Amino acid sequence: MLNIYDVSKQAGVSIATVSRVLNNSPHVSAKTKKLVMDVIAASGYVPNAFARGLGLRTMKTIGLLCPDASDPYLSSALSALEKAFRDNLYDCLLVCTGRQPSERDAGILSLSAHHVDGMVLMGSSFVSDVAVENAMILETADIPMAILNASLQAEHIYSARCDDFGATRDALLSLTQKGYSRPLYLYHALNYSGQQKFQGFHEGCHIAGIPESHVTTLLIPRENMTVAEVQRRVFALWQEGKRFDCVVTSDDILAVGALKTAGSMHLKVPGDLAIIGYNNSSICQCTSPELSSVDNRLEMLCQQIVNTMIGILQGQEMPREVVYSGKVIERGSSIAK
Amino acid sequence: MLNIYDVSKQAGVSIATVSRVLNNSPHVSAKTKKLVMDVIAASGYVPNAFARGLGLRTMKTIGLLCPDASDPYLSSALSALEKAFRDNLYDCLLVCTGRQPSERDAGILSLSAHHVDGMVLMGSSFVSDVAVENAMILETADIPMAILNASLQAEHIYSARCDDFGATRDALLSLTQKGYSRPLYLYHALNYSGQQKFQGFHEGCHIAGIPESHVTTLLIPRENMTVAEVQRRVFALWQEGKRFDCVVTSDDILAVGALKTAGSMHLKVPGDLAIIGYNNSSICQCTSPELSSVDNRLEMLCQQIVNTMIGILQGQEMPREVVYSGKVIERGSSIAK
DNA sequence: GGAGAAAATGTAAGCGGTTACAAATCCATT
DNA sequence: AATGGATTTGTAACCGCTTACATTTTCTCC
Repeated sequence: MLNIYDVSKQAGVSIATVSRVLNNSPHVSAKTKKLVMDVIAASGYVPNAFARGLGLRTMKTIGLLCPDASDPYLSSALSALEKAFRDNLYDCLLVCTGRQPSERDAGILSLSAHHVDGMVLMGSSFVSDVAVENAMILETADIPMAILNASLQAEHIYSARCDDFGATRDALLSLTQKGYSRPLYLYHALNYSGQQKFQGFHEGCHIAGIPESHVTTLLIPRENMTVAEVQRRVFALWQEGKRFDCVVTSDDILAVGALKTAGSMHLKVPGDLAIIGYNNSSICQCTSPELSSVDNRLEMLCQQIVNTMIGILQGQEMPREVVYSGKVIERGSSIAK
Repeated sequence: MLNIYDVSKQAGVSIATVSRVLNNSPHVSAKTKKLVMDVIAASGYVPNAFARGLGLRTMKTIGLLCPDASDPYLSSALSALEKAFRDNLYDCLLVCTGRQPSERDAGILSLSAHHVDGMVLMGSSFVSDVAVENAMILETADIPMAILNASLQAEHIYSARCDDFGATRDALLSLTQKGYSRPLYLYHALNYSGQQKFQGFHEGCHIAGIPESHVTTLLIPRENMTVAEVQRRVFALWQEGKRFDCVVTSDDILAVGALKTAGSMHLKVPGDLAIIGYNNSSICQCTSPELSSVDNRLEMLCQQIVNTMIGILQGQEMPREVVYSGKVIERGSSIAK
């Protein structure tokens, strides 16, 4: 493998000059620059990234901590983040951690060891309700961090998130405005955004003036969140005598499960039962009727995360937290009664 | 930031000894080892990865070239690959390239510049029919490469793939054995695996003795492969007078589109129309009836890719190409007439 | 206790770049 | 042609680690 000496020798200049050309420093004459670039092109020389990293103390790499890359929602985020970082000439190191705090911490450690310039924590799974305990671990790594879809108070931690509270409230209200009056809320976690959604749902019920007795909620833990299992549990609820005419959920999978249960409950969707999912993922178009869902602006959030991170790395001051509004996307599953 | 000198000073040993402990060389006494490890733990020292990379000429990093991380199939692969590489103490650099050869090549360049130890090309999109032209570019980077789901003849290029030919043939035959006799084949690309599937489909028709006139094929290019668009095109086919009673596809999305078109064509699924998708992705359980699909053993393939790569990096001899059989997973959409 | 081999440790030369600082060159003015 | 400032180039120190080789220590056995 060629190194910078080889190039400098071939070009008849010093290594400093070659280095300057490589980093296009202004202190090189146009003539020399062209000469060196020609030699580089001809020889096929590629600078050694490790040596470069040693000297510059960065390899322009961002760590992406993803609890589950196979999750459709997170994988979209992954794609968006990677693309945006690449546009800014940063490479992305991917670590799929799982959702356990210990796994998350191991991931953070691994990324620190790799000397990334910054880290993105994807998803609020990383921030449980025990925010304080969590923050400490995150703070120890003195690297800028950005969290997608959760918020955390700490010095070098930034975040971009959707107003899940407002979006879930609006989803519920869009149903009550159409005459639905006995909501069921299906949710899978109470991490940061899970809490927001949960509270937003109840806020909506409150605004719509729905009596407590007409409100049902059902937790289906993430590890049980398969279409079949959701069907089973929703149907069980129905058999217990619980009644509902509309469903708001914290995830599209839950909504698909509810939709597929409708038949067993002898309910027509929409009409007897209206359903709204969350995330507006591609499966919304796979069902019949198609699934209404909350678009939580993933693309924008990712773009924002990248902008923030790049800004920080350039030494600019950046807002600690950015919040976008979600949007209810109406499809067949939630049209009027 | 602490460096190895600080640690050596604090421990009262030379930096060589610290380095030996770090790389757990056998040439350190147990006593010294413990002493140094204690100092490291107490000080919170983390070795500089760039310096380490410079000396060792590797940072134990694998490049993952993914045409589209938001694709459910590829994101599952991503997750599986990352996990398996991590288990072998390799970090993964993710590059989402898109499917254009030029994008692919830019990705390869970017990964080369980062000095990864090996690269995985995810998916046969990277290998078009112009195999020779492609191979040349791949060969220039003198880094071990592994290709998922495609095959390519070249010195340092390895591959693990599913027998897509056989799997598609079997899918078709499973339908004809149930009495279906007028197959429609929906496909989205003719890259490496696309060709295999296409030929497998025709092979199946041949074996089943289906006359040419009863066979329909329809290409729906990947960029148009949305449920709505597939519906539109399949229905258009029907209106043109083409008739079919079963559908084999190269991707689950196509199958979902076909399934959702059945209503418009006044066909009952199954019975009037049977459908089998490809990839056995999670959307198969979102539809009613649920979608039969070909499981192409993604987990195994990924595991194999990682094993091969690790083996190569350890200097072992590894098989150039490994092929697994696919499996038709029967669900509601393809039971007997 | 001392010779010799084995084990542990230290010294110093890389690895391949960046960059502060020094030196050389260039150019316009006088 | 000499002067002096600006521009270009070179020299060498450094980034933090690995490792070949040299040196020291430890151990074994007579």
